[in-house]
Amino acid sequence: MRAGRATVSSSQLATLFGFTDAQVRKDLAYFGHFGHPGIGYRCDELIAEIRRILGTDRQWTVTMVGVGNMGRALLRYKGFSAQGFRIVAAFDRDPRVIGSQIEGIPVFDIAQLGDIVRQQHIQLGMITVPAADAQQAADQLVAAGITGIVNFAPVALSLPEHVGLVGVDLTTELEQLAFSVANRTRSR
Amino acid sequence: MRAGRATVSSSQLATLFGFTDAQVRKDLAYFGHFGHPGIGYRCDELIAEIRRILGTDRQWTVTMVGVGNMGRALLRYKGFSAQGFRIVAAFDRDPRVIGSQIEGIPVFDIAQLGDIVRQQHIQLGMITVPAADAQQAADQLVAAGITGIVNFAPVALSLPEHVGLVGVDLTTELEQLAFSVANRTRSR
DNA sequence: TCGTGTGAAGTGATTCACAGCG
DNA sequence: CGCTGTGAATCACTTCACACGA
Repeated sequence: MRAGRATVSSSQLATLFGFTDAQVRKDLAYFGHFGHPGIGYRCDELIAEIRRILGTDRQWTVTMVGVGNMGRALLRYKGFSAQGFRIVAAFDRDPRVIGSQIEGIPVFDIAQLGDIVRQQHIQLGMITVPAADAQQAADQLVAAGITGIVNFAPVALSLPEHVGLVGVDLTTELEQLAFSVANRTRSR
Repeated sequence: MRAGRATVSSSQLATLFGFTDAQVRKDLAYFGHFGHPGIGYRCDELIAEIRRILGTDRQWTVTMVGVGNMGRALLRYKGFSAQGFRIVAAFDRDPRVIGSQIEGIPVFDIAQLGDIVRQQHIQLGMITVPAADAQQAADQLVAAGITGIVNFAPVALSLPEHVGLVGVDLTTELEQLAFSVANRTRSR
């Protein structure tokens, strides 16, 4: 299974990711017929299709609400832009950071959130404010017309149905690990 | 459903978390019979049982490998200790941070990882090194006898079966969101 | 021949519905 | 009565196995 090959079969992908070959074929076939019988999947085609499916073939404009420790760490993380996520603005309520730039990303007063999100056509928001402020931040993003939110605050947000939501709770991740260790079951 | 109440029923929990009442009962009954017919679940009992199930009734000793932006942000996050996760040591290869303390947590040379993990009986590890170094860091943790790893590096680690693994890939979270927005399906 | 895509069969999870207890 | 715990029924997902195309 050397690098640089032109095609890959469902069973090779299955071995690589720990699924079954039938599972790989079913999942891919669900999104369209881009396998080649007798050949497998052409790698360049497959990558392009997966990027299309995930939506990472387009550019997404993103904002960060909250530039505390976590927010700043994420702004400095270079991995987002590689997948087409462009962070164009950040917000905070602390006057000491408002007006500054972090990694070239301007930090605005959270009071201007609605205006700037609309002006810059920002589509996705990441919330890294304290738990107590997270719902309010989410409401402001939704009111400004955002279509999806990644929430890093350790609290469950309630959002209208039409807004996408992914939650990342770091304490929960550790709890999952403690659970899987304490009960010796694998989650992977 | 006011705060301070003594008991809670499966249907109340179901409404709160978006499950069905039967689901809540099946899941809880799986771990033991601590519901009271006609009454519901006593809140203090339920909390104690869940903490026992998750393993958060004990103290876990944790280490952080990598104190770049992400590692430092996580070390400064106060939420871990509340759930019984005590970060007792951090490691890096950069001489400029070795010997310093972050939030009272000493940063050691990664070469000392094995010795210190064994000395301090560290149980869980969090990896925030660059993707290229993550597998090596994981191998060192495993060799030192760690029982579980939270991996923040954007790479799939291969570990022996007996070591617990939870992965948090921030780019993947954004991709999930982009997918759920692009396809208008909710994941929650 | 090799390997996809897909109905059919099998397996696991969710929901229903109710006996039994406080 | 109210509500749990749990078999039975239902539903969804996974695996099997094979027709067909390259």
